[in-house]
Amino acid sequence: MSVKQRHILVTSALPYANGSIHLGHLVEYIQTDIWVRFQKMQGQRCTYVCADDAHGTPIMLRAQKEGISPEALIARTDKEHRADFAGFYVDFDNFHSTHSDENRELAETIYKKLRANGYIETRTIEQAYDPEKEMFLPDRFIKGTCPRCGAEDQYGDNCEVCGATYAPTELKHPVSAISGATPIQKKSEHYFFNLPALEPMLREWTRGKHMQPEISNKLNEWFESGLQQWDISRDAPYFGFEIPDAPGKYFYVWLDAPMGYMASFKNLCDKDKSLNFDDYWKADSDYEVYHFIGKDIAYFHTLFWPATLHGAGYRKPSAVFCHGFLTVNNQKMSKSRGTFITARTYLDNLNPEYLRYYFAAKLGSGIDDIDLNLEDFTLRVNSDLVGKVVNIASRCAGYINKKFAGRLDPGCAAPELYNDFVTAGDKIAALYEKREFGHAMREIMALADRTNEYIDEQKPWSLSKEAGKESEVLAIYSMGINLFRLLMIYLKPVLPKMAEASEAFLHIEPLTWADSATPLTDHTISKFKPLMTRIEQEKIDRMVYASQENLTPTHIKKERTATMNIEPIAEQIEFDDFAKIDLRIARIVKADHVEGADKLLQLTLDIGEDKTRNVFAGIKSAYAPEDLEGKLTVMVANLKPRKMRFGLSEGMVMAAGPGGKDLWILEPHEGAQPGMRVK
RNA sequence: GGCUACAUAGCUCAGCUGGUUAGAGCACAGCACUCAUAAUGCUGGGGUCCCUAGUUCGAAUCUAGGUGUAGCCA
Repeated sequence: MSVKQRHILVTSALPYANGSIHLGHLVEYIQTDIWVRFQKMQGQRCTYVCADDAHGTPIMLRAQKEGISPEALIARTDKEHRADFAGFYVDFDNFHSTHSDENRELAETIYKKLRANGYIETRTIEQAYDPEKEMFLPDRFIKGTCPRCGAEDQYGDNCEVCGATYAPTELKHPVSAISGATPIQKKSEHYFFNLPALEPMLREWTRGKHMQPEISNKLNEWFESGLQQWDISRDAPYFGFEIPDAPGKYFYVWLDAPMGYMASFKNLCDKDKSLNFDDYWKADSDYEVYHFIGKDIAYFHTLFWPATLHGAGYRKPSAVFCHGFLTVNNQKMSKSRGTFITARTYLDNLNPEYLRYYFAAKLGSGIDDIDLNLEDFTLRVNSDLVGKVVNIASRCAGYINKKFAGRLDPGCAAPELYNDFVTAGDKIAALYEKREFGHAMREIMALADRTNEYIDEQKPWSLSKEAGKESEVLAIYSMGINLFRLLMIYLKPVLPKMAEASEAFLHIEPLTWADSATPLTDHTISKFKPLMTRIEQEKIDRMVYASQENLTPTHIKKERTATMNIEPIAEQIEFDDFAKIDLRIARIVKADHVEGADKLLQLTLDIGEDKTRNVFAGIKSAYAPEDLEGKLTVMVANLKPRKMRFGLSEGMVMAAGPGGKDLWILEPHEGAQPGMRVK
């Protein structure tokens, strides 16, 4: 097979240490893990490293909010991330952190090399500054009114309503999202990486075979609009590494994040002496380095990162492989629909190999988004894996165990069929190598179909009724077992756990790709136990339900301890009086603060009409807007619209409680739809 | 707004550089089988290849415009 052993270093993008792993992240880790497992089965020296991306403003602020140190926050996340990855059998050779000694050393070394090579410049720039919090504000932390369309509460870099992009200084009525203070402009010296100086090298490199053509096209566009200097410094307070000889200045998180790949590898090299850091990273290395990433961060990995490496005298990646995003049921993952599913919630309900197989079945080498259609997921996994593949082992094992004590036939009943499968294995291997996993899965399932057809043609159950045909029947079922074994070799990168269970069933050593060459003969297998069970719809429902529950408002509501004096019941009314009030189920599409109002929130409600309703509700003291968005409530839909200082209020939402923090809006049970009348 | 992608059967997707009646799996219908986790095998129905205009002897495939979806704009 392989003439010479390849040396391959593979990475997945570093997950940000600010949140949990969800199904969207897992597309990448599963894709990478499958590729790495395949390479290892081929006998290549393949090393897979990753790390938590632990720096930056969001982490600093989140830690402050929780009243813990950033170090404590990232330690907690590290533990959680490791457990989630292990749960999905994502088998890193090393998982480290960008907040590590190795990374600090690398960041400083690389920076100094860049500086020595003349790629670092300084310039004073003016930026938004929060005078209350005493810190510079990243664009995402400034909110205000869009200068183009006038939409309120938009981020400092672009408007989600009209799509305009602008500088935070252009924003009307800007406020700091952290303190609410009005930002001022303040000057500060920044450090820049002179990217344009490396343009010729980058143009050349990006034209090569180092990335998918779609990404290459995209880069062309960036070249045409002109490369700019990259701002790599941030002022204190900032959670990161201080820049050498620049007190109070820190490396921007995106500078040291990709270095985390190297740092994690370095950390591994220190533990495993058979790996040598320089062999992989020296400028003229002939070892291979691959980065698997999402298409959203292509920019950083195909321009800044190779430029950084080149400028500092290291090798550039052999290739950067981008993948698309995950949608669930053809829509963006949504908390209100219960399709924002975390790794943990999935693991609480379903077998991780279902998802590994489904992703594999849908992944190709391109950058198209992939869709997790929950119905298709159930049908496909059940039909392919249980109905076709596992079924082969299941239908063959009984007879062999019962009549021959598990002893397989000494020969191979259909050698040409066996050879066809081995030949198909070469094609499948080539598809794995090219990351055409979906295509590979189709090939494998076609082989599973042929195996079932073969057994069906031979009709061993009929033969077994004739006396003296026992060895013939054994030969057929043994053939089935052997074809099943080949299928498991081909599926092993995707289904490591089921492969392990199959190895135990077949009573063999861990399978490698080369094992396909020779069939198992005259060998005793173990008793068959179900290798995988079907996905039950109920489990899917439970997972979706649990994902919705995650949305429960974060603010804790006090339990009432004593019975309180309730407000007296009002005077009796006739049914007609009640019927006059048109109450409707409403979806809170959007909830925003109202500038200048201390009690009001502005709600955008969908009650199934062509247009949404605008309603001002005096619930600011009890609810944060982000806790309301997506939820259902009840509104009075025929209340006469009322002009308020902030605009027209077209109805009211219903809430109970004395006021202040003790205020609760009504929410219908699961299943109610916007527009339904309450009666 | 600019740019880059994508749009094929009810669902999920193949269709290489334009070449006969457009394919697969699942789902659906009928039949067969009963070794197997109600699994499997055979047969069948099902498509304005997003829309419009063009290039061509010939377009799902190429070009332009439009619509929809996603992402990027440091």
